[in-house]
Amino acid sequence: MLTISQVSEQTGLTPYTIRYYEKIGVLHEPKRSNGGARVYKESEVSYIQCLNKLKKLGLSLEEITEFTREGCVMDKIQQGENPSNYNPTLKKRIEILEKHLMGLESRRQEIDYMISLAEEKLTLYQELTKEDIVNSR
Amino acid sequence: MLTISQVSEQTGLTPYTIRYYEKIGVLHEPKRSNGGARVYKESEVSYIQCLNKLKKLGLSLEEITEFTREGCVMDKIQQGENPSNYNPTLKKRIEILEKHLMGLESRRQEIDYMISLAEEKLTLYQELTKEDIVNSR
DNA sequence: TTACAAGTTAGAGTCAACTAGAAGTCAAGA
DNA sequence: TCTTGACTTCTAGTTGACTCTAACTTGTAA
Repeated sequence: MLTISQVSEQTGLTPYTIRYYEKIGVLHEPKRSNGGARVYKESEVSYIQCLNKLKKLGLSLEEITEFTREGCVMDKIQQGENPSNYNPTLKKRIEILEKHLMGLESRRQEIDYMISLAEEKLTLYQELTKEDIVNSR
Repeated sequence: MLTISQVSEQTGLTPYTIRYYEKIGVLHEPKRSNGGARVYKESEVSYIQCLNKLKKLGLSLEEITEFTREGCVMDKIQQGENPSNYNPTLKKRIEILEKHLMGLESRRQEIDYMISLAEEKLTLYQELTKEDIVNSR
């Protein structure tokens, strides 16, 4: 069991940010100690680390909330709850997930494009410096 | 030669945004008509479209400015100016470019990771619905 | 020449995502 | 018991990236 500052250390988020995420619903409310302090499970840390990755991919906190909510259902299923409880919404959830996947794939394509642009520039620069060395002799 | 609203139409940015980008230095100042209105070259449109792509990759406007500044030197070189004019700063520029390339590549890796996560979830969901169909009979 | 659309600048407002401060609570050790 | 440090809530401020308004100018068509 971890305090907010331990979670902060392990995830790189400040306690301010962690509380803020909780307030806006990105993180669900953790249990409290007798004194009212937030008490986190280890799993919360990896959850936040996953969240950080999504953030780095340029997803907004709203998108992340939507995306990670997919996980809640999965958690419950893995904990042995009956999958048919979620049947009515499954189709919609799959659609959302597919949309996200498509989004991610187009992002990857764009990154590939940018990498090729950058590599091209780099090659040109490097050729340039070689020429320069020759010219400056 | 294009007006700001034509550029706006072609790029999907509002005139407000275009002027804002100019103000903060993401776009350099275009020529003006006699009346003082901004006049854009066709090339400016593709420049902005490239900029939009970088934005979608999650780069901040500051990062984009840094990144696209690499292009200015290249433009000059391609226009036939003497590369040795840029010699003293070339090494630094290459370093910046390499840093960007590394950044882009790590972004790609993370996207790949997220895609694999999403695909895994999707597979699980799809297996789940199949089961559900069987169970619900 | 007048009306109107489309441009101009300066500056204020908005929204997301934090970030910090104030004032108070709680538990543990001197 | 008192102090200290880490927490609490509430609220206000900041930053990045727009977005809009007000007041004005310019170009063109009737």
